[in-house]
Amino acid sequence: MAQSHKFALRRRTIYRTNETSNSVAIICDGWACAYIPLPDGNRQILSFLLAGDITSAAAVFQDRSEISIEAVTDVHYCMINKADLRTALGSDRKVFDEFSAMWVRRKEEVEKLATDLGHRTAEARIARLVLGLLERLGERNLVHDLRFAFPLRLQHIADAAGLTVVHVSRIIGDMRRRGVIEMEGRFLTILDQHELMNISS
Amino acid sequence: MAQSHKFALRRRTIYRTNETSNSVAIICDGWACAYIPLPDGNRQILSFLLAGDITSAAAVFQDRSEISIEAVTDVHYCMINKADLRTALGSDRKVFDEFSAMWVRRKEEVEKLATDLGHRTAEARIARLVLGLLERLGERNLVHDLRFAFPLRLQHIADAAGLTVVHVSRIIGDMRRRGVIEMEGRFLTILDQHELMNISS
DNA sequence: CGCGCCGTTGAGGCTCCTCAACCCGGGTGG
DNA sequence: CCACCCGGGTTGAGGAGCCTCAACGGCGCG
Repeated sequence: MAQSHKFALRRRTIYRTNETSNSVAIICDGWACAYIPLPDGNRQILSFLLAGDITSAAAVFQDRSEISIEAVTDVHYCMINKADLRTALGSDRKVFDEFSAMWVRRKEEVEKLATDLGHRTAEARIARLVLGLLERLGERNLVHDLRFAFPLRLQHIADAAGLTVVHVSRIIGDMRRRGVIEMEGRFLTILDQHELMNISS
Repeated sequence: MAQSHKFALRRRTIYRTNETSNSVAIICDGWACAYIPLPDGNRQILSFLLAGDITSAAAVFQDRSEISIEAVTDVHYCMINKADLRTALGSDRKVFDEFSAMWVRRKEEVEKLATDLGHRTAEARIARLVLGLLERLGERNLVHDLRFAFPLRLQHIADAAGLTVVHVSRIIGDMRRRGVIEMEGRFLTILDQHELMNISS
């Protein structure tokens, strides 16, 4: 399958909304995020992409996408030709099954995100974001003693949770002071998982 | 393909979260809604389902789903066997293409919903809900002079927009008094489309 | 040294929620 | 027949949650 490796510095955009492209990116190393830009300059981050994640499953079936992709850390990624991927989906049963499983999972995550944004408090949204990352990083064996690399800036959390940086700062400050989580040196430690799950409501 | 026709009275639930089922429903007549129930008794409505819509595309690939389906009006629907549908997807190129196109569209709608819930005001969310229905009903030729059947109760709007009934009532009251929309007899008329689009920001 | 990025904190205000009361229309049962 | 209830919509008063604006401090880098 035709593919090429690429690299992006942190904060660079990998794909811009409505650009046409005949290939999709798969993250090889680092973190990226997928978001919808808003007319007022804000954005809604829909998901954080980790190693192995495809940037947008929907993009395989269309040549443009509403979604933008930006590097959160420095990122290595890999471009795969969409047409090749589509034919592989048709011919290889295993590829198809994996792809559809991934697609289902991503859809469920967006649906949960919508639910959080519509009905939960700032505190709960942030707690759920952290717990979601804990789970996904755990599957990749990147968590040790409830501690994991956490390159997100407050701005990322704010954009993902539909909040302002100021308010995220207050909430996280609270959580720290209450001994629920700890953040230093771009690492996050969950000190009180039970309480964090309570907060996530 | 094995299928059976069914009927549900309005306000009845057609599928309850995490029930196992080997078939998916397609709406034949009437309106339904797909939602995620919340522990506190609230819910987030993710989409309104019209004639021709499949209740949940993801459900085709799993035997249980996080999502519940409820009839908004009295509804005729049709159960299709999931395994049959999956084999049809593998063997029939046209079925596959239509299915994936539908899936892409539904995913985009949820992503836009998340964006609205995260970053837009109550007024804008409601305006976008109305405009989204205008578009979908328009494709089905169910709109005449910006007027269409509108069976939603305030509670549905509230659950979809992440608001309370009380606040939805105020916002819609405002819109009515300002001559933007009109609602009577379960019909909605858009009186000032330009202003409605402004409001939707 | 200066500047940009990042996080923190305070004061004040708007949006939306909560609680509560009330109205209307359509059953349903005495 | 009326009494009553239930689903649905409206309105008011007060308050919580989150935002805006603003200022400040630390850190890394040209």
